[in-house]
Amino acid sequence: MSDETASRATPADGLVTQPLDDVVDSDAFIPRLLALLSNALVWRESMLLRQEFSLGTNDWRVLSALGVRPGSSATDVSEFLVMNKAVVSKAVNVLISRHLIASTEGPRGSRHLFLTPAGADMHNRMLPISLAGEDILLSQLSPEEVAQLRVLLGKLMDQIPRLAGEKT
Amino acid sequence: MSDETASRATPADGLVTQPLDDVVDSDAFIPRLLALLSNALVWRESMLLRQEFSLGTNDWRVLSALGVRPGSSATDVSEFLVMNKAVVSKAVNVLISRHLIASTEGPRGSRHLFLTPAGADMHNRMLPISLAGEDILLSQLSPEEVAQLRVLLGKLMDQIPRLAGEKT
DNA sequence: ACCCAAGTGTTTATATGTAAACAGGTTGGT
DNA sequence: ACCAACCTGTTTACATATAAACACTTGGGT
Repeated sequence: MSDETASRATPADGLVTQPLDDVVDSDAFIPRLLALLSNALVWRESMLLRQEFSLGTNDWRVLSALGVRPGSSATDVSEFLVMNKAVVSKAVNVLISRHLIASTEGPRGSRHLFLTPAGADMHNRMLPISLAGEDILLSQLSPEEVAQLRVLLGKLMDQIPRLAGEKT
Repeated sequence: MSDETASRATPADGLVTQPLDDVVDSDAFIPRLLALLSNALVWRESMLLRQEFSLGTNDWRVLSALGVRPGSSATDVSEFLVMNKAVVSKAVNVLISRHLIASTEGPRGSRHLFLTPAGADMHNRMLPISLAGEDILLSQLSPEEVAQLRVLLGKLMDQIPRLAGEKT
């Protein structure tokens, strides 16, 4: 930026040329592993769902949530999936416009959402794609290791409120 | 949508009111756990970094990458962090404008990026925030369990190429 | 009966992520 | 010496995420 007379030698103007001790970008840093794993799974699912069904991952998630909990409202789905209300709203409209879900009147201005038969079919076709992602991921683990992993991740999940709350 | 004469009774027009069998939204589905954990960590870090230093997570990641690998080019950082080139480019410009990093000329039109002393200071102040996130997450695990978790996640990491490639 | 408070889903504005097009510089072959 | 292919980092256009503001409905208190 300022004075760059030197060809490409190590700068003498006080820049830090020695590596700092930093575990954050190593494979020993668990948040990094979690992020990379999650990103890879989402990327794969997003690609396959779009090219197979022209649906996004959010559409699929809402569809699956309504498979598990028929009659949920948009707010219910939003809380259940830990997903933004606006995203759910958009996904619901996409799914309704494709006649994959339909609604009946609910308590106070809300709507009960249900899969249509076509939506249930779609659900059954999309589900294997998600399950295959998990299968690939776990393919090098023994059943015992998978069980261990579930227990360990469960313990991590218990700490999420503390991550959000941030005291201690 | 069509005929909604019923008050709020279960619709008779063929909607699916029985829950489908679907593990995808349960805590037994590991991709879901990974996504929720990763999201919670990113959310926390993003919030803290912004309110403490007015920097985004991408800025911090690039800064930390240059702490570990001084003299990297933007492309190096992009590959190292598995981060989009455009995002790195933007982060680099932010960091340069704040005088947290500086550059020298590199091979073919590229630039070697280094932390400035101010950047190194910033790095040392930001690092504990990231490390604390991992500490919170792992706080209920014994050292042995943490070691187990690292091994298991490492085995999952090995499958990422297969997730991207997608040929069983 | 009225009005306020709370809850619904939608819209908006803003920020961020992604991928492709891009301009410039460098290399290497003929 | 030239031209084509490549690699750098940037810009662009588009898609998605997030949070606040919004209009609408309902329920409860007075």
